[in-house]
Amino acid sequence: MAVFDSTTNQRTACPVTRVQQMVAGKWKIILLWHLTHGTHRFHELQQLTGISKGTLTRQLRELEADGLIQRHVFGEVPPRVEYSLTDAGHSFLPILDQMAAWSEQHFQGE
Amino acid sequence: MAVFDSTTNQRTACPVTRVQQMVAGKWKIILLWHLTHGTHRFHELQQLTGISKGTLTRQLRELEADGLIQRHVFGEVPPRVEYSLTDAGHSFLPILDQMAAWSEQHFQGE
DNA sequence: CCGGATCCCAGCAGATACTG
DNA sequence: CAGTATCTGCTGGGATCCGG
Repeated sequence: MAVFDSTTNQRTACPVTRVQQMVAGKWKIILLWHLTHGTHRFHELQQLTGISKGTLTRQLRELEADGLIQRHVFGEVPPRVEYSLTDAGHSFLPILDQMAAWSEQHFQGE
Repeated sequence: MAVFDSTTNQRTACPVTRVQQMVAGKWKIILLWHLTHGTHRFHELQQLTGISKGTLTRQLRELEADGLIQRHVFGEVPPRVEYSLTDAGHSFLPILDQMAAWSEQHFQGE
């Protein structure tokens, strides 16, 4: 893959690719979107999206690993875990906005 | 925008989802990126990206179906097919730019 | 030789049951 | 409540063949 970057190359498609991969999960973007409205608990996100627990956990962990969201664990019973955007996550929002705007224009009339 | 549909797990959280789906393919974004530099032939895109033929065909067809690129077939031998961005495709570029910019910031220091 | 169709397999998402 | 473990099915990318 990596577009040949031998000697001559234009800066390759790469930076964008990273983002693509970060956001590649089926639910990543929706989760980010929901978190723009503020902190959410695990169960809330599950309700909002309808994702199964296993998948939700996986997606959240990946977003966390990519540094887009934070996971606050309140180490008590009953368990309570809240998810929120990191600074990096917030800095990503304009992209979501732009995507939303583009989408509405592109799909207007459907 | 209907946020969720309680009965089924169908959520249409936002227009962003549409974009996510449009761009979900592993190579979609890279292909768009390459096409920003101008029209390209099938084989050129293959060289640039290293994608296998089958996959390349599929991704290009999907982009075409989504109205982002155009496919010009020169019905002769040897075969010649050129791909270029549509207007919609061009209107999508700012998003790519923003993603690239964000990416470089986010990953700086690696 | 160029572009595409077909088949095959990895990887990811969904469902369910279990744990602290 | 918020996970983890596991099994299964499907999507979709890669390698291989096909038509001109």
